[in-house]
Amino acid sequence: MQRTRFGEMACSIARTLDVIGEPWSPLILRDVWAGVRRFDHIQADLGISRKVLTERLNHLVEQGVLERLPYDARPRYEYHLTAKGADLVEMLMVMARWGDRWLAGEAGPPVLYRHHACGQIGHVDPRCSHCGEPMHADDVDLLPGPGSA
Amino acid sequence: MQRTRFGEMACSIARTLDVIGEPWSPLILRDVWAGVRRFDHIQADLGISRKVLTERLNHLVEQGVLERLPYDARPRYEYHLTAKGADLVEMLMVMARWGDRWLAGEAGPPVLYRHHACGQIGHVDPRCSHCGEPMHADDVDLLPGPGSA
DNA sequence: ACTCTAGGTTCCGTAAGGGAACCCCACTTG
DNA sequence: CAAGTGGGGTTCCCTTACGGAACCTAGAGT
Repeated sequence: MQRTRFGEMACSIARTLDVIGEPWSPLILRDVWAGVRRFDHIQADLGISRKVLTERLNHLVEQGVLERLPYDARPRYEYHLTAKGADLVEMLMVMARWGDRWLAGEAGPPVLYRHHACGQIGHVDPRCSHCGEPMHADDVDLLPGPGSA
Repeated sequence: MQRTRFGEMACSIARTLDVIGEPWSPLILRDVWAGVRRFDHIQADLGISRKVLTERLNHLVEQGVLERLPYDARPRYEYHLTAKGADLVEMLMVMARWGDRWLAGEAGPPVLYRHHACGQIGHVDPRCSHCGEPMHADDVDLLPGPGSA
């Protein structure tokens, strides 16, 4: 037996899960995005086991989502988002938005997002790349694409 | 010991992961969204173990993301997205978009999304709810919100 | 009465996560 | 110059959770 790999499926959601779908990985990305970049800091912030953190960081670096950069003459390293990793942040923002809407309760959202362009507090709003109108569950049809084999 | 629960963290991403972050859950939601709604069909489509599928479906129903509806006089059931669950589809679309961009390779995307409003093939594009301009990793500052206790 | 089917449940063996201890290296301090 | 410190891991053991296959059950059809 071994845990099922999703990467072979002809599905971009499954393939994405193969990169960032393991437990803790999205929270590690959130930390790096938020500026918590060092092994011990991430470990303390999340309360994750050091063993699993090592595995996850290695996997994310292998997948090109994070890069490991020295920050000192001594062997000290920080993890940073690559372009590929920064592009995942929109997924994190959508997840955060959903949690804010459906799970935050009385207390309200734990984190607010201030948008540079307008300077206001806002949240992420998914729109069609073609016409700019909203793009939610019922607004699309799914069709087989070129890679559907 | 037990697997760490994320729900207690003051983080909407962690809380969202507590609902849909277990292995297979996003793929189950994808199936239901795409019209694969019955136990045996989901099981066959994903190749997931029946035991784990049972656990995941129960959890998603408990969390109010799916509902279990009879479709026959016999004890036969289908799973459908609730409003709370349909709202998760935008997360799936963002994940699919990332996989299409970074993982699809030569073959191209396995699935295309046709937007009802404009009738064109498009993809999801995250924008600021306030000003409508793009909202990516570097376009926001994170600030503590009311629920940040 | 027998079979079929959807929708699970049970059981067992293996793999992955949690926790704590340990290790290595490059300084720093006494 | 020996001892300490702190970042960044690795190793070990134990428990939980997954995968796979077999089994169970209610209702319908024949």
